[in-house]
Amino acid sequence: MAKIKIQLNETKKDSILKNAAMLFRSKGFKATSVRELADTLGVEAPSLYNHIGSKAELLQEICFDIAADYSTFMQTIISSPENADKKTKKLIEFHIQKLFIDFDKVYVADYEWKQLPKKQLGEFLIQRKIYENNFVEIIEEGIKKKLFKKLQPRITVLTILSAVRGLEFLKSKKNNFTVEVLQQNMVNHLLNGITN
Amino acid sequence: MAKIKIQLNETKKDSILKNAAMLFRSKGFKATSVRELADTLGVEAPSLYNHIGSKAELLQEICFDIAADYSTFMQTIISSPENADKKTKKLIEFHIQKLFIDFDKVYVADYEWKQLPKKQLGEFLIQRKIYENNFVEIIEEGIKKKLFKKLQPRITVLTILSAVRGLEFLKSKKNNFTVEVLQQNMVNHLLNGITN
DNA sequence: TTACAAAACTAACAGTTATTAGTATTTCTT
DNA sequence: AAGAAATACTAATAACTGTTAGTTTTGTAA
Repeated sequence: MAKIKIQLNETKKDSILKNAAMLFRSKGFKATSVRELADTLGVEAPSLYNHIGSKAELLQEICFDIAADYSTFMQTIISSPENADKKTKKLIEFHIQKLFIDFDKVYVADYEWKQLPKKQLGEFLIQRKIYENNFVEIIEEGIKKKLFKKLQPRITVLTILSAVRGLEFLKSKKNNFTVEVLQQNMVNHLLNGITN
Repeated sequence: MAKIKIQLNETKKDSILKNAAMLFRSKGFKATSVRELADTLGVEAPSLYNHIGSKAELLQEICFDIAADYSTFMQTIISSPENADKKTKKLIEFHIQKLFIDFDKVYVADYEWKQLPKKQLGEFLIQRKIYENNFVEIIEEGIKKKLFKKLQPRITVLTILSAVRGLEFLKSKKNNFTVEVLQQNMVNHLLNGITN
């Protein structure tokens, strides 16, 4: 009788979520079967249901965990006394670092959220919108203080968020840039592009 | 006996591809069933097989059509006598315009290519890589001629391509920016961010 | 050792999937 | 109008889906 494979300092639930995120990222949520997930954990599919409620619940936990992390960081940024340019810099750096630490989960939250059950999809989009609005306010603040050029704040935010979201392409390639190099390059590009 | 719905100056195949792209974008390739596609065309599912080879073939045609369009445009850019900054500007503008003209198909090519059958997935990634490499060369040329700052060209290209890929979020919202406004903002942001 | 809970197993389900076979109907060509 | 080609239909398929039921094994505490 096989047991769910776990690593040191990891609960079974952690292991399930980690493997689910890996599969959901590489194949997509819909294209990943519960049997497949069970395989990677070295166990039969129905055994998983001693630990999870449903397949959809896994996607849900991944997406909302990541959303919560972003929300938490945004709160610390908002309540910090720094200027808009420094805030923006820190946000860009955070996104890049977060992608490296929680690659699979961040990817899933970025690209597979559409597969969330209808009700949670709505809640997820609301949280995204709040995050985006917070970011827009920071940009607007920067424009008001003449730190930033007069561009449409919403387009600026979308441009920045999209750019950092696209980093997944660099992870799996030979071009193995370090987090620091990526942060430096992208801050330079994306921040200087809107700075007066 | 129902007939496949088509619009003026549109072949049946066009209509099938258009509706497929719309569904693949909004629900995902895997989550879209052939029956569903048939429904939107006002016909029974098996009838579609008089016009298509398989569901996968539809995804294939969408992805490679778009890839060909990008490749064609890249060739005209490469063989033009303009400077790297003008070339980059035109590429950014093209991406934005293309997204507005062929929204569903561009989205599918950007986000659903992972679901391509293995062999075509390889070919698709090769074409992407070629496009990316061409773009990298343009950036390198700009750096050599001191038009651009000394940043990692590959990161710069990824940043630009990811940023324009993310525009889908603006289409479906109240913020109805015109193509021109988006082009102006993003060129300003993304091009000035790397310009000396 | 015994009892109990946690977690694994096998078997099976009802539903959905893309697709094929075979047949009827419509449309085009002559 | 007749014959051919295109295109629609119904019925059925085998494979796969997430999940449940019921049972057996394992781990833990007395």
